[in-house]
Amino acid sequence: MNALTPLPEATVVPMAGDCALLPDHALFVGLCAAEQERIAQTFSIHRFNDGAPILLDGAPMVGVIQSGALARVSRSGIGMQTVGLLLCGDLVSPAGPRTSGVLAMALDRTAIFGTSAEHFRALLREVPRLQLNYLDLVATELQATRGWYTMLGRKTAPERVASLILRLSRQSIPGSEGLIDLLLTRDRIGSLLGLKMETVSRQIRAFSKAGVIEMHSPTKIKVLDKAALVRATGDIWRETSRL
Amino acid sequence: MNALTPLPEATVVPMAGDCALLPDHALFVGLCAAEQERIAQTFSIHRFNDGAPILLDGAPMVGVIQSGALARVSRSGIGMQTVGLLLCGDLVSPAGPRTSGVLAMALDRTAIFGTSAEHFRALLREVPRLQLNYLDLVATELQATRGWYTMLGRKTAPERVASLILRLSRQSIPGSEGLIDLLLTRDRIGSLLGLKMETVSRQIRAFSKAGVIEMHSPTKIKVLDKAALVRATGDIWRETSRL
DNA sequence: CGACTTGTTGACCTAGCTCAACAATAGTGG
DNA sequence: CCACTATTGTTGAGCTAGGTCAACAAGTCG
Repeated sequence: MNALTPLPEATVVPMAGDCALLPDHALFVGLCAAEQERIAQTFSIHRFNDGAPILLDGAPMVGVIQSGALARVSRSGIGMQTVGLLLCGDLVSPAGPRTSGVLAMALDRTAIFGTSAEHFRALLREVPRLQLNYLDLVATELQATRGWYTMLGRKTAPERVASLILRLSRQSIPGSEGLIDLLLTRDRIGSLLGLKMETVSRQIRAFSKAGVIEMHSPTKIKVLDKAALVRATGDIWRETSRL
Repeated sequence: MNALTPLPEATVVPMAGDCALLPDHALFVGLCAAEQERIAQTFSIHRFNDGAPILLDGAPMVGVIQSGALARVSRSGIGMQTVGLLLCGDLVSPAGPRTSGVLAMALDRTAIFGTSAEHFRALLREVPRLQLNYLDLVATELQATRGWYTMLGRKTAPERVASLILRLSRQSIPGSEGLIDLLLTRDRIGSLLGLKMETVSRQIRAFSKAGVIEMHSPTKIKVLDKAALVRATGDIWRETSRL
């Protein structure tokens, strides 16, 4: 699931103590006890601080986000572009053979249940069922990514911002009722959505003035009128009839 | 590889008669004779006419394009959007579990070496090596798609059109030296690139006037100055320094 | 030949970028 | 604690790429 993918409702059970070896995630469905055991031996929870690159001894990793959030950033020259956002329950994958400078970075204190890409490859060979699950996830992600970016290329600024807020609203700050953390500066939101910082700021303020959201601090907001936000994404009436 | 993916140099050997069972494609590398045999039993060449949906008895198919080209179109309501382009050597995959109204359509007389998605699934279970290859391809495609759309969201109209022409220039009409077929109407190119028909027309004409391309008919063009086109894609100096 | 699809061109308008000033916030060292 | 600086966010005033509307040309197919 890439940036803002609207589909996947996160379904992570927080490692229920002694009863389950693995979190409840699509990656692990349908595995027998022995297979689960094998995976549990290799996988473990890794924690990253805000801003830390998601690497295990300098190598990429594969896993499932348990808490926190990641940004996929791409370095080209001096500049840095945010090209994707991964939230709780999303699969972290090393983005294919050609990593091409794209790197995952923690946006918060983040816990990932996973292992190194290398070990994961070995696991895939050993556990065919895991391979099928992984393939499904990657294929689904491909589909979602395609869909998302196809829309993104055609969305207006307010539509993009609404989509992002909606995606983030799945993940509210624990405790504080409905309050969500944007996690990113205006500049990085812009980089993610293909907009300029100023435009992002204007759109967020516009939603605030319209009473759709409430701003507590620049990065902490609360959604007041979810229906309005959904409408603002423009996902429904995109019937611009093209041949 | 999705729409316009710039990377993948097609490497398809045209089923060299009796010596090779399978075409030379990344999907089939590293397979033993028995495995190749097994796959060759299931896979076969299917031909589609211009405009035909890529289906086998109404079901989606998986395969490798041998000649011709496909468009990925998405029906929403009445309208039809072109959301991707697959050329010779590209993998045709059923786009994940949720096909969500996206369908492949032949743009030309097109030959695909493949089988139904269902049979392919069975094959994957039988031939682990095929599964690994397929996983690699899907992961690579995911990566390429992500990269492509990330850029697309930020590219200007001339940059988008230049990218498309460059992608298509890999596939020149056999015989006619360097002449390429756009395969799509202006409207559909617009739909693919997120531009309006008029804008596409203007950009193509601009390239023509600048002497970068030569127009023989609206859909048949020849690239005169490839370097200029490459420059026009803006891929190189995209150092807009963002944090 | 006439009807229909596809492409071209011009005139205009608007969303979002650019530039620029300024406000709010968070550190930091005295 | 306060000044001092750096980062991040806000707001306004133009400017421009590309969308919109509209007329027309060029193929194309019966």
